[in-house]
Amino acid sequence: MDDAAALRAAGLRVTASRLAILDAIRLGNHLDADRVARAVRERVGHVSTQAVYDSLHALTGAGLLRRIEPAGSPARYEARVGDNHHHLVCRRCGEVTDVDCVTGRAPCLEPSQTHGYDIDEAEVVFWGVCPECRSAGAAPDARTPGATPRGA
Amino acid sequence: MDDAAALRAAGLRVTASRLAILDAIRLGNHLDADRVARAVRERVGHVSTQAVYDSLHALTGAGLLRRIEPAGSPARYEARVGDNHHHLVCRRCGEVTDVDCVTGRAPCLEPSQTHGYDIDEAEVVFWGVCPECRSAGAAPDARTPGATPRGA
DNA sequence: GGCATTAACTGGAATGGTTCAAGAAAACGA
DNA sequence: TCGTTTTCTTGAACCATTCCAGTTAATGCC
Repeated sequence: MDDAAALRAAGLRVTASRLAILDAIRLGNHLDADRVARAVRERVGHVSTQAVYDSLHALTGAGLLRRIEPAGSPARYEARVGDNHHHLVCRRCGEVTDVDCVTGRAPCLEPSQTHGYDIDEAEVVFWGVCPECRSAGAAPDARTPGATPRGA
Repeated sequence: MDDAAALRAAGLRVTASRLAILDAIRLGNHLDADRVARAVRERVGHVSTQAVYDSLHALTGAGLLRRIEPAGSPARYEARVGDNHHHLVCRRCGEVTDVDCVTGRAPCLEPSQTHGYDIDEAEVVFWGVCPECRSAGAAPDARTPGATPRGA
């Protein structure tokens, strides 16, 4: 099923900007709204910021995109949906990399206690330093929000 | 070790607002900055919002507080540090509940692939519906950001 | 193909959480 | 007690995101 058909199947109208958004996100690496907007504008000319946000919401709601929000970053979007993979996030540069989930299906993990919650998803984020940042030397962590007092 | 001693041990000065912040967070349930500010003001009178943010940064940086940032919520703070527990988050009301980690120490989980990352923490968030919201009926999820297109 | 319906897009303003900046106050070591 | 340095104050700015009202354009039906 191509993107246009997927949009229609979800009850959404097919527009150039939506197709461009899906395409940009599939090609990019966990893009945030701003990067999506820039990529879309390269493809189809002017598109308002609002239209990008609206479309990202619509596409996320329809299950064509997945939204992730690592602490300290703006929301990022990915086109890999339908499995329950997890993410590796670099504390220094914020880069996000997919890691496969062993079980594949949500919730892939059971908590030790449920406290009465009806749990449908276990979201796992592995925090660390990516190979590029590691080889770039011992710069301070940029993605550990709330850890840098003003006076320091 | 009491809070004053802990602050000193971390190289931080002991002030009434910092003690009040630690106390408020220990008594509260994963408070956000705004709630911390209100709780602190009840205890010690006027404290500027900026002072609250500064202190939260300092205390988090010193390891006396832990900051969590579930998608769709402002940052929340907790005083339970030194173990690697996880969180249950309600999709409807946003309430956060601690769950023990089985291994206790970070990173408690190994990813299936590391992609060259140097991983130091595995953060697990269990998403679901808390008992209160569940018994309150089938209201739509409020904490699933990006899932509600404007036109819907 | 033309037309009505209504989803999608536009421009502009506003919001909430958080941070920046510069100066005043208070904690601590000598 | 005094000087240094951190912490706190006020006030403005920032960013990602959302709200609003009006316009444009995709779709279903004739």
